[in-house]
Amino acid sequence: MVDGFRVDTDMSEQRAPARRSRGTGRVRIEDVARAAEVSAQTVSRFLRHPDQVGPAASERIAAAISRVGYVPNLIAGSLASNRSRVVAIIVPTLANPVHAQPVEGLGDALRADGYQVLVGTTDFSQEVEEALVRAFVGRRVDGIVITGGRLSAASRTVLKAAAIPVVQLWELPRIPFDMAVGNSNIDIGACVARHFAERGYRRLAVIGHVQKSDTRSADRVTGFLAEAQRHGLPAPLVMEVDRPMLIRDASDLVAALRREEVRAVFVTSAQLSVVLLLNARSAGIAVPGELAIAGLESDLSTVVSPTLTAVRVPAYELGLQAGRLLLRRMAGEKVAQKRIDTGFEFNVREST
Amino acid sequence: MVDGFRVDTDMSEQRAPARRSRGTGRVRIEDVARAAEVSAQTVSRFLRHPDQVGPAASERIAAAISRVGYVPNLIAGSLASNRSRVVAIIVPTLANPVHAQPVEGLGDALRADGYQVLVGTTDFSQEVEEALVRAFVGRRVDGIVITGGRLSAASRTVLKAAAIPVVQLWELPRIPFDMAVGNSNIDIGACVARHFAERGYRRLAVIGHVQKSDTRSADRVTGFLAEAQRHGLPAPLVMEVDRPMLIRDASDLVAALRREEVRAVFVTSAQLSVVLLLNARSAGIAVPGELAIAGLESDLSTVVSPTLTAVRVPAYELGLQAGRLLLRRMAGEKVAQKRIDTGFEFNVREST
DNA sequence: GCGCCATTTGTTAACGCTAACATGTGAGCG
DNA sequence: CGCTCACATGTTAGCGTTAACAAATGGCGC
Repeated sequence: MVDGFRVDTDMSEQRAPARRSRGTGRVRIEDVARAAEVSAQTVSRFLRHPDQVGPAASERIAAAISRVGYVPNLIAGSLASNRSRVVAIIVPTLANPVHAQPVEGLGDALRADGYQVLVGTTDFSQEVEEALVRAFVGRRVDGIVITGGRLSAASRTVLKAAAIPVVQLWELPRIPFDMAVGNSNIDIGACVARHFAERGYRRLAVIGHVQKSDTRSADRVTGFLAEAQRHGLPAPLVMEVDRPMLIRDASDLVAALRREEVRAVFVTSAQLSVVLLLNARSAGIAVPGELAIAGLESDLSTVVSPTLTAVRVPAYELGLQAGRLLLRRMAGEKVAQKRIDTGFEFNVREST
Repeated sequence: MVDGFRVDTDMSEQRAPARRSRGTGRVRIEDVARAAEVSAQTVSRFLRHPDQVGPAASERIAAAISRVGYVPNLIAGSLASNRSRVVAIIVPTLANPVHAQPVEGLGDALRADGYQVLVGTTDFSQEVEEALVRAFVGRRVDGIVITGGRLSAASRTVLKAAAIPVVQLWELPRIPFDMAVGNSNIDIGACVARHFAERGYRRLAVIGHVQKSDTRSADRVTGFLAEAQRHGLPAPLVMEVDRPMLIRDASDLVAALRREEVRAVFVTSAQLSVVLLLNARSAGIAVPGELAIAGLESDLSTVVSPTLTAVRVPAYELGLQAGRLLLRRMAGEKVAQKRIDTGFEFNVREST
């Protein structure tokens, strides 16, 4: 054995002065193998399937790895095994926690299995999304999570050819491209409208937050209107805001609500709802006495006074669920339940 | 021409029934080469260095690529070229926009050059950080951005061996591990203290937000205290909060501030400062008449009433700068300026 | 008309790892 | 005591791309 080892060592030293040498100079699996007096394959097995390696070899390999400071080249491993152990997620922006949190959830779901997360932000641009899909497929990600229910034809083609699991986030298309995790924004709107109806408010309003290619707010408005009609209420006032809310916009909105004698308003975005509440109060409007306000949950919902009745969408959990679905599919399992409705919480507080 | 193509096609059909066949069945560069009647290397050149390929060949290759639906395998490319065109960023959490925004900035800085971003979140755990560093180095990322100035010995060793550019974010160590982009939290604290002194407030307080292994808040407190002393003010009251602020905590804080007859307080976290302001007002304390409040910038700074005097730290720009530094180094440039202070804005508003 | 060089294209051999197959070893069993 | 089988380990040949070198072509100056 020792002799064999010697010979190997010598051979390695004869470093043929071949005209080519592209090596990176980094420690390779071969170096560990030599140091542990086993074959490269056994080292590879030790790292991927430790149960298939005997105790004596395992010990020597572990020692050798730390002795020579080996960090496996996962790029080479990915190429050889045709599995990258990387998943990608595409979100419109990371500045909004509601979109950043699923990324964290996804990472947490996958970390234990050795997967890493590639992120791409689109700023709501369809072209950027297509470019990202191509880039990620080019990197041979094992799975991909895409925010939103709309997928361009080009993206569909590329994803189809790649044959990797895909999870659409936030929306629940009747027939998902592959899988989908989200909640029904129509249900959210309906839930709030029902609450207003039960409280006896009749003159309602809904303020939507229009963001390019994001239909979530629009769906909430739709659900709200449908439910209001079902309860025989007069058609609610519908307003839309298309940019980050400034204090002066809110004043205008408050004035409009007062003019229209609105009794209860549902604001479909977290920040907007707090801003509206603060503005209404400083305009001297009693909440909920004169105007009831419901919105979306944020850190401040329980901090403002009166506390805000709000819908909480489980953003982090969405990412977690998406990760679990991907894991199952990447492990070769079939997934029967292709649409997961994570639901939402409706926290009734003082503002309604 | 057509004949040549035919023959090649036939050859591809003879699929030798070799005992081994690990192919992925996906379109390879070879397939494009055959369809365009050039060598694989020319296709590779067309993709990486288009200027080195003649116009006729370029045209045929472009057509062939879209005809056969080729998506280059970047994993194989990375292995061969020893460049992954991936950079990694490690942040404590993505739920806090202040940490999520640099990720977006980094992505935006690198997108145009074909780089992608791998993210890892540590939840402030040093062990997780080490594991992520190892994993990212294993994936042979071309550069890495790490939040915070402290790097464990293990991480340093691995990063040293990997010989890749590293950017530390938010803090500016005297001697960075490699490069650093951040701002001086001591300066931030000092700036606010100076402002208070100039306004004539004497009895000061500072409320820190302690988060495991995050020294930024502590540095702000340090700078604040030093500057207060320089102006001959009595030693400010120092308080610390170690969890997400709840409304009742804020009430306690407000009571304590009143009891101690504090005239001006600096809150070193964005959310806390808004919460404190709202609480002080509902407790009937005049702001800034009885108590002046300065905090950190958030969406709500200009929304609350009175508007909040706040320090804005340029989170997105930090990521952008980090990306630019990495790009230069990855292009082989030497970077002389290894510490970049992105500074901060101090927005004086009604609350002080 | 000849050599020189820039431009374009082709050929070969890695890059560092793992799948697939091959082989060796010893325990268990009738 | 030979046979089978589970287990441990080794050998071989890629995975799909690009670096390095080689070669063919043609324009240009003299």
